[in-house]
Amino acid sequence: MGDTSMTETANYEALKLENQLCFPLYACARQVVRLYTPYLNALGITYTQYITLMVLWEKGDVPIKELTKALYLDTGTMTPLLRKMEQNGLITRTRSKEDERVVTISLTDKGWALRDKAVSIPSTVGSCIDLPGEDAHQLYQTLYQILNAL
Amino acid sequence: MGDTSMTETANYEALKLENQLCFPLYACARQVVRLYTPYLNALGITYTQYITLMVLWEKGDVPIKELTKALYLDTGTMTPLLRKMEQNGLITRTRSKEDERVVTISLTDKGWALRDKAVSIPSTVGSCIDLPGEDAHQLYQTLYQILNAL
DNA sequence: ATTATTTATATTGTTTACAATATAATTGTA
DNA sequence: TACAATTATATTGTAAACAATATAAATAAT
Repeated sequence: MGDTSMTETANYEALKLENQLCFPLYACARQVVRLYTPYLNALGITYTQYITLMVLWEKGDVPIKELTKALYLDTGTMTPLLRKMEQNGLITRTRSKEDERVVTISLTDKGWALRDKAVSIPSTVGSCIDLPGEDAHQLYQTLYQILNAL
Repeated sequence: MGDTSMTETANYEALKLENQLCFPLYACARQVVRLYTPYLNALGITYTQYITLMVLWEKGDVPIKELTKALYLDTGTMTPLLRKMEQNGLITRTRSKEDERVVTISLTDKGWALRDKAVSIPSTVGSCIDLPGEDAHQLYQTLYQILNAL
């Protein structure tokens, strides 16, 4: 009998940590983000500030709403994050004339200057993750497939 | 010339959000964890409490050290988490007689009882993630490959 | 035009997450 | 035996992350 006997014991296999997909996803994401920390600390920024800067470096002036969509974050996270970045002189906030609800985020000179210091980080950290290019590509595709479906 | 002219403009392609592997990993992990929230709220627990319970349901009495290793969390996260779970009557803490430094976590009856209510959660949430089994398996393998290498 | 609804941002409250440090027990070593 | 180094847990401080709610501007509906 063993596993096939369900009369007295429920099958709790599904509750084992090793049978979860969510757990390695959660744990791996945290560990990988942690790899960035020393390099980002050297620039005086956090990981969340880093990805916010990525959007701004690429797109220039961006309304908060667009930042929250690009980063999958809500205003409860973005507002204090942007306040901090403003205090640190990386960004400015400008309320839109056409629509007074909209606040547009712009980079200061200091914020733009960080770009040159950050440009080497992706390859530096990437080389710490020993993953064949083929697997990395597959991982990228699968993650976005999940993200887009949710 | 275009992209090949590097005399005046640095190549910032590496800093685009869409060229990161860490970002979809980070975003996807958060979104997937968020899928669990309503089901876990119904049991009065959080995601981190849920994965802690998974270890306890499977292994029984577990020293805090083993929990931190299994979950890739440090004591700064575990201590308040376990305090909360103790307050909620899910676990007890027992200081070891052989080694007074060690605190072993055990499930209360209430903690054990949650198991039956949680057993359907993995399949319920899993079915919300529309991912072919082959891709899921590949994703699982790759995530653990990264985790083990770090 | 007034009221209702939607939209963009902000606030509040709770729970992670983690670096850095502290404490106390155990083990190793001179 | 002392004393240093290690180990297990706890504490402190900071920054996310997010649900729920609030506010105020813009748009839609009556």
